[in-house]
Amino acid sequence: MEFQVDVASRVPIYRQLRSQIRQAVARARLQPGEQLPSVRELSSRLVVNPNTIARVYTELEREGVLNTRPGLGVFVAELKNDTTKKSRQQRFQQLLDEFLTEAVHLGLSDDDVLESVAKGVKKFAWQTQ
Amino acid sequence: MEFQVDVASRVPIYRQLRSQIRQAVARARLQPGEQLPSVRELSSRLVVNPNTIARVYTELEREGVLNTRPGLGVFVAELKNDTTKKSRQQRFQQLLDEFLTEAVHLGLSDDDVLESVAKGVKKFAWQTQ
Amino acid sequence: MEFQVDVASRVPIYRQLRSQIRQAVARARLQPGEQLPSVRELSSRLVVNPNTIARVYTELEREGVLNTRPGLGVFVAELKNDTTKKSRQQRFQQLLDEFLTEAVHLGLSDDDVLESVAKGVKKFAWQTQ
Amino acid sequence: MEFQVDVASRVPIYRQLRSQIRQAVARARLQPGEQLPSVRELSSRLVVNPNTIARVYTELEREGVLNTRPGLGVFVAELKNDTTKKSRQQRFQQLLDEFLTEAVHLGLSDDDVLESVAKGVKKFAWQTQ
DNA sequence: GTGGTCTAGACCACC
DNA sequence: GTGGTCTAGACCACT
Repeated sequence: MEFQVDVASRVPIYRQLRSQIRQAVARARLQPGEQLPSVRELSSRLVVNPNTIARVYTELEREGVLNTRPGLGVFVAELKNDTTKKSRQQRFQQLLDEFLTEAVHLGLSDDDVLESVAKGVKKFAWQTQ
Repeated sequence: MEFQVDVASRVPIYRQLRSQIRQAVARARLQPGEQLPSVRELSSRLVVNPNTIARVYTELEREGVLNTRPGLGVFVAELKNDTTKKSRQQRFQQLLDEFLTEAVHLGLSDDDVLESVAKGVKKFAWQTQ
Repeated sequence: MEFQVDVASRVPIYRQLRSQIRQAVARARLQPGEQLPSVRELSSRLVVNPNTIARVYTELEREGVLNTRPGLGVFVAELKNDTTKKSRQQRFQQLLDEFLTEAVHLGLSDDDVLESVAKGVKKFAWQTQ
Repeated sequence: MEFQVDVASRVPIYRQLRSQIRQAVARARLQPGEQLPSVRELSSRLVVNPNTIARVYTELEREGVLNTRPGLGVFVAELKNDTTKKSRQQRFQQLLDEFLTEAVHLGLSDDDVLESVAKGVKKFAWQTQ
């Protein structure tokens, strides 16, 4: 996996990395069980403070995206959902509203959005239910 | 318009309010030309410092969502886009990727997403092009 | 970099500082990537409230002139233009009209203006296109 | 003379009008001795508070651009410069620096600027010295 | 009445 | 250490 940090961005480095990993998992570029680079390696590769990398891994573990096996390394977890269906639906509705709000402000049409979503959806790895 | 702030949230108050107003405009609940509550009124209604409200209005003005006329009040602006098409498309692609990433992590299926977007799209006020 | 504020001026402090930084960048006295003084340092050096300095940096970031990296500091950004060519031309025409209007009222001749512009232009760092 | 106020603009109405009149004089669309509309007439034509119009005329009189002849009306003054040459040069240098700074940030080239100035200069009414 | 600016000082997030 | 957010309260500019 290639990771990139944009130091010029307003988004904190740890957030950039966190979302890149989340997105790689969602796109199945990182498969469950796959090992991630060590804190030390990624830190030197990206020229980023090791504490920052450690923070990313810790947060993603808390979110259930990664598993740390002490002495072995950090691995992609199986996708799972421990929160209730209701709270997940609420969260999704909120994300959808924010997404559509920005689309309107960017001057897109509803057809643009529907088309882009239909196209984008194919590149992600949806759970078989 | 009803506005709400959750002081317990980790999201800064000014951002909560900003999104609410952006969303109200995108949904046409706030119409171009319509006046918003004064800084002082909203500040006392929400029990939030006037500076914080003023900041929200200032930022939204800079984003082209509101117009403020000192001495008169704050009003909803006409929608317009000064940024280049290319940078808007880039921004939209980024938003779409983040949106779909979270949808995967929330355990939704592609059909869920397509359906929800198709439904959600109808409640927003798309620019006629 | 030397910065100066005139508290007696009717021009708000944050605007004085903002123009000075914009001009330093345009004259290449501040180079892309170069670090600016910290909010606290500049605030104590100029005897101005830290919030006021922070505001200057925040606005210039939004204008694309600076990049701030929380925890690291504030840096000069690469020059870039996100706005459409049309809106930039309109803006320039407006600036030109205002500039020439004032020149007439100051009693200059057209030759004075052309000569001064030709001379002044050399001291600025124009983008190579 | 046609005057226009843009209520959506961030620029205060009295400043918009003031610069329009200054520009009209500089372009010789308003000639010395020519009468301006009365406060009352302009106020009702532009749907602007009479106090605001009165303020514009008062300021322009103080700047030497207009003359009020009580009972008769407001007239365009002869162009004159009471400030010292040195202070006028300083002021012009400052305007020029600001103008060129913005031109750089708008992404223009030095040739663009020189060409536009050469073209723009022809439309203004320079004093014969 | 409206919003805009500035100060003082607190607390948090990031690296 | 860095910047970001928020409060409290003062004073000014605009209509």
